[in-house]
Amino acid sequence: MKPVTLTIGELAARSGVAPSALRFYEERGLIHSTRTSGNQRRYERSELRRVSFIRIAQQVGVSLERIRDALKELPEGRTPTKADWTRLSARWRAELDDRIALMQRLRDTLDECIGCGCLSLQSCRLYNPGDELAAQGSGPRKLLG
Amino acid sequence: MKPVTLTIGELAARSGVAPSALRFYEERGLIHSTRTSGNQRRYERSELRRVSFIRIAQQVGVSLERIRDALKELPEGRTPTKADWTRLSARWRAELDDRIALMQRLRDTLDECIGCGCLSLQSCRLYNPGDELAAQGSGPRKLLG
DNA sequence: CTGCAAGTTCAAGTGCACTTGAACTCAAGT
DNA sequence: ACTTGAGTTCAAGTGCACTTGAACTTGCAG
Repeated sequence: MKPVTLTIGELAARSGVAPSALRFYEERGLIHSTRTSGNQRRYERSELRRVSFIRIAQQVGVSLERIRDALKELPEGRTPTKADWTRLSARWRAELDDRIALMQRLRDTLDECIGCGCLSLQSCRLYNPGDELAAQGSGPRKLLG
Repeated sequence: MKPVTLTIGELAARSGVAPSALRFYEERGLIHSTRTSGNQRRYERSELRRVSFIRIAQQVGVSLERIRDALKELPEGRTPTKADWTRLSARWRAELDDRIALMQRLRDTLDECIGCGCLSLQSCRLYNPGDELAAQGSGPRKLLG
């Protein structure tokens, strides 16, 4: 009779995330586990959904720190309900909407800017101060193939 | 009588990119300069447009290596014409279109997936093998504020 | 001509998100 | 009981995109 909890290897296999990454997420407080008498991690099935959420958010370009902050809003004691997740996803949906709108603006402005010669950053709409796509910190951003 | 070329400080001021970053870009072959008799860098005004392009591409999530590859297609000897830039931007526009489409798909699928409980990565549309948003390498992705 | 901001090189450091390696223990099948 | 794959910790390493610091030189204004 199989137990309901998952080993780190099982969680890794099901989520497509390496065990080392899962330990890293746990260290950073993004996911949680209990331990067996022999000190091995055991994950609730609900952690799988957390991991999924983390990967989705990362694909959208959110840092682990911000993901952790978002996940903190899920209930600590009990397994999150569908309602908990829906509430959380609503906020990410809004963020996605914003990001999509920004990228559309970027796209619609690109030809125009290059064509008109304003691509000098000073007066370009792409570099509007209000534009939240502005660079923020260093590091690689490998989001496109 | 001011010369037409820019010092690194001037290019930095006009582009909003730190001098250290400009040296870094040059080292990586993304931009080019000539030197004065005293070994200081002087930039053509057209380099400003290159820097702008680099920043725009970065905001979209493209790595410096891929940006460099794209910029290699600009003419080496002469200052790029508007046509050169338009041709280049057309490709990025296509890439932006793809990325926007993917994010829209992500958005439209998010509620559904979380609602239906499929957010277990296995069968989820968000993790379709054909989905090019799939993670590709490590590193931070700070694209949202 | 002198002073000093702005330029130069080179090596090393930073932050993020992990990965890898060493040395070890645990759990399950034969 | 023994082997073997999977798990454990901890320290160190990796890749990207830069930044910082030290030690030095240039170029312009007064």
